[in-house]
Amino acid sequence: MPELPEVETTRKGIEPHINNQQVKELIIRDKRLRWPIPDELPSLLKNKTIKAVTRRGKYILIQFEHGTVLVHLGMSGSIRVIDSKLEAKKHDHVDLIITSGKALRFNDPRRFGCWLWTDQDPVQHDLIKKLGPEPLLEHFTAEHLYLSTRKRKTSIKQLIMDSHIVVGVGNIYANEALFLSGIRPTMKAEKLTKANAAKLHANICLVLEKAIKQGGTTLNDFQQADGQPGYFAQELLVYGRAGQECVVCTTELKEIRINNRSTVYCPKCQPAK
DNA sequence: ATCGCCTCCTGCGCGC
DNA sequence: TGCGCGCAGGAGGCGA
Repeated sequence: MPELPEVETTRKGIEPHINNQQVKELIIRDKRLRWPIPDELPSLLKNKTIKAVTRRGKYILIQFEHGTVLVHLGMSGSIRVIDSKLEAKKHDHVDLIITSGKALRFNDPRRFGCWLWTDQDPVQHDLIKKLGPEPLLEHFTAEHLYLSTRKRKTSIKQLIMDSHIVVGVGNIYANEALFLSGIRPTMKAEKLTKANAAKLHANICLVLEKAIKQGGTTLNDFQQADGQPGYFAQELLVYGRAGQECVVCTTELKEIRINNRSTVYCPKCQPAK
């Protein structure tokens, strides 16, 4: 579920509630996430003040004077801002309670997410330092995308989903950006022309920006910090539409699997080359 | 270095 | 109604 737009939507939703607020308590109900939540995290955060809530790739960084919590939503995670007295439900693994009485409540049925601590500069953390540029900032350019495809035999779809090339492009938005660019997902990355790269770069940025404006994409269970769904699902042009007509040329959209991930494209608008 | 496969989990929808 | 199966938005780690 959470690709970059969903993570940014979540970050924006929680920031005004917790920035400059003091942590009253961190409650861990189940520490078995992708990596175990450190046992010392509650004592590290107690009575400390949140200095910033930022994002790098799909990681939300909750920053304190003495370190940073790295939160990842995995495939099924979500964070809501709630009244801390509200009873916890199934899969509500973590509450970050602030002195105002509000809490961040982390729910993650599949437990692929994480809550990690670093007392170093978070940019130097192993999970962060190798990440590619941010698609919503100038750091990500058509030139960088083009150069990254040279001598790469993997498919262009696989390549743009690689967070070491560019962060934030998951399966849904990879399908959408390739459709908008008229590029077949199976094309070998090294075959990409400069013109292809320019188009694809522009459309990756476009689709992510649009999705953020809509509050992300809700397919099954994504919810924003206030509990509302995202509204980008209704704008998806190919993802989830296999067998239906292409919105541009009415050709039947085809579904294949690339690296075991569902891939949908228009055989006519995205010609094989 | 690069590639593709495997894996961590739960929930849901489907066909029978 | 119940069961088994396949599939799901991520991404690190591994062997080849």
